[in-house]
Order: sequence, then structure tokens, then C-alpha cells
Amino acid sequence: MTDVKTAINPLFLREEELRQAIELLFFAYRDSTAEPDRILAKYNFGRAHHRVIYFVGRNPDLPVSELLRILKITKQSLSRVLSQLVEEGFIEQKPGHHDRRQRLLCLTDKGRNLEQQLSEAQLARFAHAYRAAGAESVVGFRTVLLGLINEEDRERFLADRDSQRLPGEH
Amino acid sequence: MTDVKTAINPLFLREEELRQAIELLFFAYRDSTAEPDRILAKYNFGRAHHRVIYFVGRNPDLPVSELLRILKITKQSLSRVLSQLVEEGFIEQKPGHHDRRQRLLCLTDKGRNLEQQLSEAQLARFAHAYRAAGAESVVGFRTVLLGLINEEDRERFLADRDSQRLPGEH
DNA sequence: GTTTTTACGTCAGTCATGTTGACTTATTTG
DNA sequence: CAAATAAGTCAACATGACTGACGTAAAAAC
Repeated sequence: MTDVKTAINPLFLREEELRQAIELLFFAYRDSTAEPDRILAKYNFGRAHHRVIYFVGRNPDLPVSELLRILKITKQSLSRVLSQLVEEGFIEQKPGHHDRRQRLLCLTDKGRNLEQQLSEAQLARFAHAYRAAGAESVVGFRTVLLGLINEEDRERFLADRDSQRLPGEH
Repeated sequence: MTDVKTAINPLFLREEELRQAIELLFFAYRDSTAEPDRILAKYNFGRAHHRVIYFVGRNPDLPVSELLRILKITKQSLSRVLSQLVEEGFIEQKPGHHDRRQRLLCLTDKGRNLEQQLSEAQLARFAHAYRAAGAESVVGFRTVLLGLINEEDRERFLADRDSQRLPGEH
């Protein structure tokens, strides 16, 4: 644990640890998206379609503006994939109740079907990692990832997800 | 903690937890790449250039084949960004010692300079998250992320990084 | 020592997904 | 009524993936 480098320069281990974190995040993201990508290819869809399907499935009646905020892309970028998904009957739009300018997005049965297919592989991967790591590790995992996220979404996440276990709560 | 849904269906909480993990990973990746992207734009580079610079900086004398294995992209995809980086003097190539077919990749001084610029923002974000979460959370974070990675790279990671703290070791 | 495999590079074409900028429409709000 | 907002559209462009075909030099296999 205390090798030559850390004895001389205590900051070395810190940077080494942080770089390992960068790499772990990269590899985890790379491998977590691989299976969904293969399924999407059969539908001539890409990762962008997955993100839309995922977040619409997760937040029924999602207004377009909110989806744009989540994805942090331009409306023109979203437009292409979203209109494909609507045309092909995976997503339906309906006017907002309070504000009829809004178009609220929902998955159709067809959309929910694809969503489940996509989630199956991904959930299995996460379930495996969670099971192998154990409950304590999961708390740490969530805490660090939350710390990596910009304040706006971090707060939103903590507010929205009431089943969230906060750092000291376990 | 035990709400109506979990009382009826104990699997609900599990899936809810797993979906939160998926989202945390997405948001963390999205926000961790944002600052580097802004710096890269000044050089007319993209995220692909960052990945090459990062992994070459991290593994001096990296053969092209190994870089391809890490990035999991085609050599034609790599070719565009790599030859740009070589032409503009950020990376240099030299023939392998044992195998002269190989071209080993290294950062030049210019390349190291850019690498440091890019890493600065990213390391600060990770340092902040690590500091806020604490040492125990970091262990959990690493353990879960390792579990998300395909076996090949997981093993490679554990083998390469001798300063790695294994689950029971802390 | 010839053949085969490997490491790397290149040319050409395509597709997915992001960008900017300009403009329209419907609706809500001040 | 005027201004702001939610959403959509058209056009042009950049990045970074992909496939497929082909070339060259060095190593490995026979």
C-alpha cells in the first residue's frame, strides 16, 4: 500500500486513484451500452432512440422540453429520432392538460415492448454487479455517482426518487 | 422504506433501484464529458480525440492494436482521429522493439500539455465526488463499476493496477 | 525459404447523431 | 393586444461510428 511513489509524493496515489475512476466509468459505460446497441440495430435505431425510449418510459407524459433538459441536446437533434419513433408507433404524443402548447410523450404498447427488451439486458448487468458487490457497495456507488453529477440533476434526483437511501441512512 | 409497492411486489424496489443506477451512470457520464468537450472544441477536436489522448497518455508505448481493443472501435474509425493527432504533433509513433510491425504511440510534449488541460477539469470533478463521498463509498463505487465491466477488462484492470484495493482488503 | 498470418494503413462510401441559424405556429402570459 | 414560450421545421454541416476492399511490411509457420 505504501510504495516508493506514495512515500515520496502522497498526491500520486490520489491522482492514480482518480484516473482509475475515470477509466472505470468509461469501461462501464462502454460495456453497458453494447447489448442495447445490438438490439437497437435490428430496428434500425441507435443509442439516441434508446435514450428517448428509456426516459419516456420512465416518465410518462413527459413534455418535450423536459426531455431536452435531460438529454442536453438540441431540439433539432431530438426531432429526428423522436419523429421516427412517433411515425413508427413506439411513442405517442398528446397535448398537455394545463398547457396545450406542450406535447406530452408516452410509450405505446409497441414502445413498452421494445423498452422492456432493451432494459432486460441492461438490468441483468446491473443486477449482477449489485449482487456481486453487496448492499454496502451499492450505497457507495450511488453516493459517488451522485457527486459526479451537476447540481441541478443531483438535486432533482434526490427529490424525485423517494426510495433513495441517503448516505447515512442504511 | 417498505411502501405499498414493495409490500405487494418485492421485485419492484429492486428494479427501481437498478433503473436509478442506469440513470446515475448516464448522468455521470454526460456531465463528466461536458467540460473536456468544451476544451476540445477550441482545438477542433472531439471526444474521440480525448479518448486517444487519454489512453496513450496513460499507457506510453501503446501499440495500435491495444488501443483498438480498449476503445472497441474499428481501425478505420481510429485512423481519422489518430492521424490528425499525429499530423498536428500531439502524438508520435515509433516502431516496436520486439515486433517492428507495431507502431507504439506516445504523447509529445504538446500532447502531454493538452492531456493535462483535459484531465484537470475531469480530475477535479472526480476528486470532489470522492472527497464528498468518503473512502468507504469509493470502495463501493469501484466494486460496483468493476462488476459492470466485461470480464476481459475487469481482469485486466485488477491485474494492471496493483494499488487496487480489493473488496475485502480495506 | 516459401507461404501464411499479423499489424497497420488507406480509399471509398454510408449512416447516426450531434451542431448552428432562420423561420413558423399555436398558446399562454403580462 | 403584445410578448414570451413550447414545439416543430428546413437547411447545411461536422463528427465519429460502420462496412468492404486492398496494400505493405514484418513475423511466424510450414
